[in-house]
Amino acid sequence: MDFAPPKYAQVMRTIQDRIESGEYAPGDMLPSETQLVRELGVGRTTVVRALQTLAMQGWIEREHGRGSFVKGRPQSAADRVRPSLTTAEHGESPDAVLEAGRVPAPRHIARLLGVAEKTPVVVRKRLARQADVISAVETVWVPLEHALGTDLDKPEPLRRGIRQHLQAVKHLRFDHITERINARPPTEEEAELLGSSGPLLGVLATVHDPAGNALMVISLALPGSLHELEDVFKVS
Amino acid sequence: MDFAPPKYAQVMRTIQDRIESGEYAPGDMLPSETQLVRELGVGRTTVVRALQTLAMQGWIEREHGRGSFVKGRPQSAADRVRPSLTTAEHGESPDAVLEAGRVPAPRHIARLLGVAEKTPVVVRKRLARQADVISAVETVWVPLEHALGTDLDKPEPLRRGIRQHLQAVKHLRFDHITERINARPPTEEEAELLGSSGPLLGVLATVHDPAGNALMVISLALPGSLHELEDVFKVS
DNA sequence: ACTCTCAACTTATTCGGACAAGTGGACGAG
DNA sequence: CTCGTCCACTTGTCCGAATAAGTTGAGAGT
Repeated sequence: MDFAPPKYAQVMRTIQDRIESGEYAPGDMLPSETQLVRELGVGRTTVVRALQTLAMQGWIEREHGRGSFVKGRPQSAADRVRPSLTTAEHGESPDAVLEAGRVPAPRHIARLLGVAEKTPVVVRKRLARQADVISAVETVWVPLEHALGTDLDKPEPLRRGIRQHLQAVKHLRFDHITERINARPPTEEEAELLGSSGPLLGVLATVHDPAGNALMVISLALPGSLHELEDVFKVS
Repeated sequence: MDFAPPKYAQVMRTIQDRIESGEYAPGDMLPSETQLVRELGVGRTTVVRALQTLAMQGWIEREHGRGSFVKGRPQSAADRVRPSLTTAEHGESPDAVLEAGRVPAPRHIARLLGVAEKTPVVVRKRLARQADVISAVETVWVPLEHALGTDLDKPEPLRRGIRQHLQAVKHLRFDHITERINARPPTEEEAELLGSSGPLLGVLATVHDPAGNALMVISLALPGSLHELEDVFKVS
């Protein structure tokens, strides 16, 4: 029952490990395909496949007639902090949950969920803390069809987090998230909860399943003085 | 002198075109590899390479033993509006430039540029407009070593934009941008220029060349009431 | 009706061979 | 010294063959 990865994947792993260990430094030229064939004992097509995939992923750069050159561990969008995903995945502490139950969907939430305004939906509101300082107000809205049978409308904390809970109870899978960010003043309620009336980073995110349906909307109020979102992107 | 793309790229193009035209709809099963070999008159390895690449790019999903299935045009991080890159690429209108010259680098800018505080740098400040409404204050900071010989420190508008100007005059290439976003109140100057004192989306971006050096820092003041940044990301 | 087997179909991987095309350096001729 | 040619090296593309492995449906047997 031994699982051996495909050879091309092993070649990729070998090269990635050498890049990360510093054996191959950014700017260095890799051994040629012919050398790798001999060293690793595989066919040339296998080596080429590994190298092409590494190039597509951004680890290396291949130049026709010259060789393959190390770029380094690629910058990845996945490296960016995604506040809405963090909210969905974070386990809840015993005193975090402020509100859990059914409410009529406000217009902007209904639109994102693809339901009619005032349709009953489940809402779950909680406070996030960092070092005992209240750092954010997080609100999650879930259509009834997805919330029925779960504990989302109950005030008991979900220790494993909302995403895991939905996966375990209803086999719901997250595929992609559409996130919108703006700057706004806090509502009166938010200012009271946060103990501050300075500008907020407002995050409104829609979580979609693989078929594109909206599973939930996550709304975050992040005090501008406590939060900064960082992103790195390539320019072609 | 006719340029024919490689066959695997032509196969990719054919399939992408059929997906975008709706001939292959999301969820549909593609013709099998063997059928594509016959239809397109190429070798199986060529078809496989095209399909594998489309799968890696997110256009299709391949299931062992079952077939290849259409997902659709992939959501791409490149689809997200990048305000700092837009600033660098946008041509300047005749009355946009507010300030152009040399100043000592403030501490937070010096740090991002990797120079000592108060080192002379070139600053270029301008107003962005949408439908004749002032929509943003944009400030660009460039180390002298990169600005010398350019027109960045002159008030005449750069019609082709800053990025193209630096590429043409100094052969500087953009590789990646680190972008930080927060929410803050405007400075007095910003409030006056923008005609509003509501919360701002503050964007601070560092543009890097392929070797990782900082080419410039772009600072944007975007009124929260006029701007919303949207992003779509995959969740695994 | 249900279950199991097999055949036809599908993708996954690997290999080797061949030709095309680009790079860089060495060597020889002018 | 300069320039052109050639050679050794490099990656780029394409093909066919083979084996492995997964899926599905039809047919036969219980």
